[in-house]
Amino acid sequence: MDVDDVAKVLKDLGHPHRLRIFKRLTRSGFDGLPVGVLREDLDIPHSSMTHHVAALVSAGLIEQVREGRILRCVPKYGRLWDVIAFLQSECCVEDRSRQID
Amino acid sequence: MDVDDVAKVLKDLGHPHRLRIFKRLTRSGFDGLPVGVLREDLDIPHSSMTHHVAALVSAGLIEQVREGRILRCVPKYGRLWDVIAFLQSECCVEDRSRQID
DNA sequence: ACGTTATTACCGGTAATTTCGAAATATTGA
DNA sequence: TCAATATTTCGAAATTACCGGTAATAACGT
Repeated sequence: MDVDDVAKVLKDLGHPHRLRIFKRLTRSGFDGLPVGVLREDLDIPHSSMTHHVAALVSAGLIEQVREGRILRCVPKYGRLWDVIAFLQSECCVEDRSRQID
Repeated sequence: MDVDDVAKVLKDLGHPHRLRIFKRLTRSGFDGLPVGVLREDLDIPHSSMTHHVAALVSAGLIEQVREGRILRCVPKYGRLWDVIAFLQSECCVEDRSRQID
């Protein structure tokens, strides 16, 4: 991941609704949850929800799988791990001799 | 840090210029760098730079200390660590029995 | 006081985001 | 095919973000 990719993920995750959606999804497990459940849990109107979910999809943080008439949102843990790895390796002191503990 | 705090930090860091600024600062060490150096390194116009620096300050990611006529930007590593800690603890599977590896 | 350097404040224009009701689409079960 | 359910698209307003030129401020050296 390069700087621009990471910036995009951070931006898309950097919204209270979207962070809550992603948190709820990740905690729920590897199967994810339907849009409707998220919507009800977090009390976000239908159309707003769609936009936020779409943003998370475009950031690669979740994917959607259709099952009949419900669309399940599945969290992509690896995407977050990649971002965290970037931050840990690129946003720390370069000169380790001066690193605190 | 609660969800809203984290969302704000992510949002403010989620811009190519600002992520590059923060990366440059953190890598440079605990003393940080003057605005002018960042500006020249990253080739961002004066006034735009001010906006981005202000955003990072408001997110608590950096602080500025005046030294004569130059203003040094100092990265606040702890702020990023807090965000990473939040993501690692709140955006992972709750049921560890199903955690992969 | 004056010129120089470093940085910010102000401003206006443009673009993007957020919001959400209402209508539309897709899918299923009967 | 019809009604019910799940989700998205459309549309439109309000808000916020972004950008960068120019003017203002702050601090220094002489």
